[in-house]
Amino acid sequence: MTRAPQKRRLETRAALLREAEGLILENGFSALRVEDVVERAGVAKGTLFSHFKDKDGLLAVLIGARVMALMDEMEAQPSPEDVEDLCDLLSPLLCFIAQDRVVFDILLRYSGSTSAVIDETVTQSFHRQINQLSAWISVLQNTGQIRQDAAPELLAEGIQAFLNHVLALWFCVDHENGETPSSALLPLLQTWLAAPA
Amino acid sequence: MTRAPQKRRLETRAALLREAEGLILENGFSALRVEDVVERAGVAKGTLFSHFKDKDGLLAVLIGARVMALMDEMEAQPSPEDVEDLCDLLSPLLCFIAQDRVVFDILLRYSGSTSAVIDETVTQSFHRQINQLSAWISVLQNTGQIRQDAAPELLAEGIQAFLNHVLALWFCVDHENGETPSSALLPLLQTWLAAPA
DNA sequence: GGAGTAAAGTGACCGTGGTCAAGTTTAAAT
DNA sequence: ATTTAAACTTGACCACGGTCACTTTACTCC
Repeated sequence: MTRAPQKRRLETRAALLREAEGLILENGFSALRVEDVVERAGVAKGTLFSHFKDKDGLLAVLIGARVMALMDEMEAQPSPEDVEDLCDLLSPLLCFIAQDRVVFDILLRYSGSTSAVIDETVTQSFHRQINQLSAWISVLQNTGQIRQDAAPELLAEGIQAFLNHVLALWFCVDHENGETPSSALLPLLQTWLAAPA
Repeated sequence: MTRAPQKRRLETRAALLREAEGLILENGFSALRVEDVVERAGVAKGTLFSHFKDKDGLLAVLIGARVMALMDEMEAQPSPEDVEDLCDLLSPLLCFIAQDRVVFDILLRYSGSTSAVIDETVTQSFHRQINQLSAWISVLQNTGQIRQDAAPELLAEGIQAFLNHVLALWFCVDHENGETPSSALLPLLQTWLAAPA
């Protein structure tokens, strides 16, 4: 039987997350160093690894929280009226992930949407994404904007695949001009959701 | 002006690749250690990094070669007659990548198909994939097996996205039962290529 | 209170990828 | 044959993530 964690432990965990968040705001995700986090939090290195499986585990919590916040914003938006609207709604999420390769890597690693450990924030965020996308797709199907020969859940899964695809491409090319990841997404989504003539 | 590489250098490079290949055959990609490679090749550690940008660079060469071999086999096959055939043809490639997370990670990192440095084997292999897929798609379009409202190249790009998607899922779940990555691919491909009624 | 026990935290230590100033080999120039 | 500069290689060194036997703290029961 496992007991409830002590107050001290909760405080330590909070300190680790708080300081990590601060360092990320200063230098970005890629530059985060475990040594820096524990130094600022005033704990030993080993402590961090008793709270999180590894550095990626810590990052996953922080990234999961950010994605959840983005999902809140998404859900507050009105339902898209066409595929371009849909693309625009996805743009903030895409831009967040596109900011740093580490974010993309972590999310991809945990993207087994319907995986076992549900209590992980990241996994929850994927469920929300699928649900949200499915809901929007349902509406678009009912208004005849998009194809109706596939289940909303399948179409939502496909959109996730395309999101990851454009992000993977994003990290392989230079970006002098002001292009965004979502501009590459639109043609794929239009073809995937192709409204029948 | 850069001179042609000396004979000694070519031999060193060949030795590094040969020994790395051997170690991978013994222990798999994930277990490869730089120290082991240089020891077997009889060179110093620094030498490896003068031949390859980093460990991933070495792996990319070896993985690229394997993918090229798989592409040779693919191109030797007759053109698929329907989407299920297509799925079967992709299965060997999928199984190769599914064998080890490292393989997937490396390929994903270099999957910016039409990227700058063309002389990289991995990049070349992506071009071949796109070309091969496009060719197959053209045939299927002409026989009326699949949709004709999108360019073969776009449909091929989408297939790549789905390949990566099912692989990402593959690494997120356990596999007791004898399922393969390509079984998850089929429904996505059928919907993506959906023959109009 | 004090003894006993489980939780929490510690930091020296390790493995591994990657660097770089210095040394060695090669081959072109004379 | 000698010189010379570039190509090539070396290995001590560093950075960073992660481990684990041990110490300290907090809770429980008498």
